[in-house]
Amino acid sequence: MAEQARSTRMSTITDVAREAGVSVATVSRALRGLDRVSADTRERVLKVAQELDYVASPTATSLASGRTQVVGVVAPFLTRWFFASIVSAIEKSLRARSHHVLLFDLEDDSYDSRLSLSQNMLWKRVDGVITLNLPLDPDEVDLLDRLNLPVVAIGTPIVGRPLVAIDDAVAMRQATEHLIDLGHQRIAYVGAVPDNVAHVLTPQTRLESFRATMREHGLQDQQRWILASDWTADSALEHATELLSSNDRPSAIVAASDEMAFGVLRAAAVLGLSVPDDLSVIGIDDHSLSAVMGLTTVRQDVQQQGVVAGELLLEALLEGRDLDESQQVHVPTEVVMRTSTSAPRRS
Amino acid sequence: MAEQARSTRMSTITDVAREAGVSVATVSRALRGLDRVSADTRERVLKVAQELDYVASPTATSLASGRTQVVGVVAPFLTRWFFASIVSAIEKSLRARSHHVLLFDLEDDSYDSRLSLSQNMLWKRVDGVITLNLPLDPDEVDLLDRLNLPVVAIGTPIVGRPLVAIDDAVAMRQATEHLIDLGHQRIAYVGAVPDNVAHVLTPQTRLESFRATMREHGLQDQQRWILASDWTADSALEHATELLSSNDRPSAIVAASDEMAFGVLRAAAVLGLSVPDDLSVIGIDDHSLSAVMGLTTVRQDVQQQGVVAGELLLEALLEGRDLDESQQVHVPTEVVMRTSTSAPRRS
DNA sequence: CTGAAAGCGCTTACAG
DNA sequence: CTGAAAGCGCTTACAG
Repeated sequence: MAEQARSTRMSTITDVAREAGVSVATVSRALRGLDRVSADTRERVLKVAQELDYVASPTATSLASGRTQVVGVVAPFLTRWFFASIVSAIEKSLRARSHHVLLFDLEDDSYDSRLSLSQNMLWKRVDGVITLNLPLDPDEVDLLDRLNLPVVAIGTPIVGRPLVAIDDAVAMRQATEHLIDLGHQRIAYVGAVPDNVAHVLTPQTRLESFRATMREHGLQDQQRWILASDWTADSALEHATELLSSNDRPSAIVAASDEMAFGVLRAAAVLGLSVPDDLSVIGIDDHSLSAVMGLTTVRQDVQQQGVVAGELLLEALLEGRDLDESQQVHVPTEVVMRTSTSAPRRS
Repeated sequence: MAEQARSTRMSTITDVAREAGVSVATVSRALRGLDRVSADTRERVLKVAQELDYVASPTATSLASGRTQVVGVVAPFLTRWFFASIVSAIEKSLRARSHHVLLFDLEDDSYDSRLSLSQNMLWKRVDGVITLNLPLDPDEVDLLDRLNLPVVAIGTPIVGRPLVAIDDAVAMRQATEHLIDLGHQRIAYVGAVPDNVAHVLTPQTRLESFRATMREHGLQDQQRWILASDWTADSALEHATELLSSNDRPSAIVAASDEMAFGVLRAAAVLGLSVPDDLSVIGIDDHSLSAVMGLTTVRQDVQQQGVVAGELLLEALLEGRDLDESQQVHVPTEVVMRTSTSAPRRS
């Protein structure tokens, strides 16, 4: 019997009920471990369910219960280290609690733009959503409100929602002070973004923190040493090459991300500058390639951020806990010194 | 009325039917663009649906129609370049055809192992699945058969299923011959994996192709120059450092992946060897950081692989086309020469 | 061209 | 502790 069910089609709750000699309601209760079922009955139902290879249809369960056990994870793009790492952490942490990840990569084919969150992406399809460094426009916030979905933001804040992130100002202060403590005074910066992405907070916050830290230490940041970059290694390479080719070079560069730091490292290598003798370089992230590159950096624990965000959302989903802006989790960062920084050469 | 519906709850097909003065069956047909609906009726229904902000409940649609519009994408891990890139490509290509990606990252917390595909991950939850470089054990293939799901494999083949991949043997031949054509004879290799992962084909195929190519050109591959690596940059760095520290050095190294090539590049830099003067290095992939690193490599078009796999699956889902082992799509590869390779120094 | 009704496979009060 | 029945919100023959 079990064999036959197995070979023809997957069985339904009705099959289990018939085979166990009880009603479908009882099967439902027994399988979900609800209270009012006798030990005897439960055992029999479980045994039959196993024999029949029964797994409840998630789609039927969703329709009846109103919950999908699916969480939407929305990213502005996926191919950068931070995003892939955090999606991985979220997926594992949710699956450990029987939830699944429906993935949305909003990166558009047309350069420099992204798709909008839309109702038919989310409506009745997910129980909640986690956003990754995603500044939402008012319409999107509105949509989330109307859909009445629990949301947890990672990285970039969303009004009225919990946030899990590192403290960008602190991280940049750590990077900058690492250089200053080493004795550097001539420090350049890579990672100033164009005005049209001013709505993304992280770049702004890091740059401001760099400037504030320099000021506090009585150092001047020269505008000409604040390099633009779209936060890719390529653009950092380009701009750093220009800066480092000039006669008046900084003794150190802080890059607002490790990927940009890779570009700086490469610029130095191509120009024949020795790191850290001629130039110290520090980044922020602890990218998976940073150890290999010997890059000193400010490490952020991406995995932890994913796990914390997942737990917050699950608390809302499973225990009905309210989510609001008051819940701000800042994950600590720390300097990891490798071989790309040292005291400046006496000149 | 529309306003009220909007502010209180999302509307259902019944709301639209009532408001438009037709039956739910007619709404269903009109909205899905089916034949037998008068232009008048259709127009009215569409208008009302829009006013009410109606979006069909995917979960109800799934239960009634038997299709979820969701595709499972299963990866052994996510945080490496290839996987993140291809997931991104798949997500976009599927979403363009109204399908969504349910993501499974099988990487386990316990090092070196992965989770099994299980019935409750897939059963009634997805219409089909795409596997990424995932060697399946017999039980998993069996499960896929019982579930009767269309499957497309990327990278690593699965018995009885279509495959989208590059030709590993050709790619490695291209890499090796690039070096040979440049005049190299003393060529080392990084990327031999331990025996316990012998079921993953790519590493085996690439190594065999390296050896065959060397042989064909009358060159000997010394066993001592075949370096082990778990395919991370770290382990390549470690083994390359050892090799390059010896007196008897190769003039070139081919790495079976760009990430490993990064480790080799770093080893050379740390040891003060100049690339390409003292050592030529070539990889396979064209990783997003390869251009910045100046790495010569054999490019594979990951995006295209994702798109092709998505289309194959959609043909099966939407047009009922059968999928089987006979469908093998090999995406072409090509050498991209940058600054990490050159003719060997005359010695 | 349109509607009434059954059905998809569950969950959830409500009785008992 | 257990069952009968309604309901979740759609789709799909079947009539007309």
